[in-house]
Amino acid sequence: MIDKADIRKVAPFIWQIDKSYRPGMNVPAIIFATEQILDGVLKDRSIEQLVNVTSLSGIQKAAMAMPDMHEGYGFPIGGVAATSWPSGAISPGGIGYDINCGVRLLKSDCRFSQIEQYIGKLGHEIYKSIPSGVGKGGDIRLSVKELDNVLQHGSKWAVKNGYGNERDLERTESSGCLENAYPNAVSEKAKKRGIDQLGTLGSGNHFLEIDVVDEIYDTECADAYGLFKGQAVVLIHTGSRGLGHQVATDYVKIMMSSMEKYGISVPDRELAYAPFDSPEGQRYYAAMAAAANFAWANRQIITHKIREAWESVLGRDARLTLLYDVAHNIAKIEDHEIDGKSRKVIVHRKGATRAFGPHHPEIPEAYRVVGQPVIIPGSMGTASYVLAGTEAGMLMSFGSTCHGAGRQLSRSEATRMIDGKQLMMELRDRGIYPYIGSIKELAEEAPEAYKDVDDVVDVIDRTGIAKKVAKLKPVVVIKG
DNA sequence: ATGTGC
Repeated sequence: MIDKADIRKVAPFIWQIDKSYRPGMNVPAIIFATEQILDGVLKDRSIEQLVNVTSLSGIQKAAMAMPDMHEGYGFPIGGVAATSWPSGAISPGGIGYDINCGVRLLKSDCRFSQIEQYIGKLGHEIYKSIPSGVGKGGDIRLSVKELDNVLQHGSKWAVKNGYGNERDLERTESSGCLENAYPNAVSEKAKKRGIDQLGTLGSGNHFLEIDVVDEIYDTECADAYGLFKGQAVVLIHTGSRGLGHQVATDYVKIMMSSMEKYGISVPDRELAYAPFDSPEGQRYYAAMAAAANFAWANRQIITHKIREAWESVLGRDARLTLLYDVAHNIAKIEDHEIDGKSRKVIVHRKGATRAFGPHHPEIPEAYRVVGQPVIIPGSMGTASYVLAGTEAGMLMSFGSTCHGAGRQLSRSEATRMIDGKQLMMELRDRGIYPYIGSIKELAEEAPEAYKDVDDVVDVIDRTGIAKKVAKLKPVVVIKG
């Protein structure tokens, strides 16, 4: 266990464990948190995991953790690690099991008050058209060859096949398609698990929500993003389902056994990695990209289905426009300023969201002056946020920020302490329409099982690694 | 997160 005395406060809401803390650390570990959040995470293994991450080969500047950090597989969730391209480490544990888990926000053109009377019907139609739950498949039938096209082209495949439009692609991180995807690097088993799962939600913390824009903090950004107070919006949070999970499983195993060959030793086997430019590293990166593309196609198809439901209830001219789609479990090759020079790095974001500052060429033109939209889903029934990337974030955290509220109770602790039925009634009491697949799993997602998303986002805003633009309040929650 | 454990 890490002692609080070994953690130094270096700036407001920024904590550091120096490189001298333990042999084998290549860089310091940095945590963005309030003291209360820090005290909370000292109780699990997440800070120790962050210290382990500092030993990755080629890691640059620091291993970083966002205020939503908690224990994960090998790496903490809420972690950011950039390693030198091309021969630094790539680690499946630094991306996570749900490859390209992510969030997108759809903007309606109406106020919530205008559609309030239809809200139950909207919830029902959306719930009906998007399968949810563990292992659940959908109604999209793909041949193996067509699945390979999905893996190769992601959202571009979806749009080409009638699920959405070109504008959706512009408003998706990486246009919803990583070019280096290689379907042959994805095992038959992974493909088998994913082949009927396009257009499905999954379970756990994945959800669909109808929200109201509750508060605007930054008018210039909100205007650029097309957000206004009282607006009805739709939030989608899901990933690559069983396919991505299997890719992660496959490559953790491969890298655990290839480490010896490369003379790699890690403080924790779950941190297994390979040099990015090794055959194992390259093959994982190509498979990860394919799984990421699957997740983007999934969110794009779900978008299409929600639009159909929306139009069927509200009429054909009711529009849902994509604000933006972000990945929060992914590795990317990016250019970042290190020691005053621009360097290519492999940025691992595990439960962390890309948040590029103003004028970055990868941001859609409409948002370029104000910075990339960042979407932060809160815990069930609380609040979610839209943030904007900043110049400070580019320099302090490799253009990264938090991804959500972050657990504070493990799934088993939450199940033990919280009653699902009562939680359901509480949601209703607060005016939220819940559509819940499994009451049994609901307790795991109770607000008490998570940190306070307001506190988490305030740390981000106060340190300046992103800034608050809008707060969203849920009115319909759909979960698997 | 996940056909929720090897």
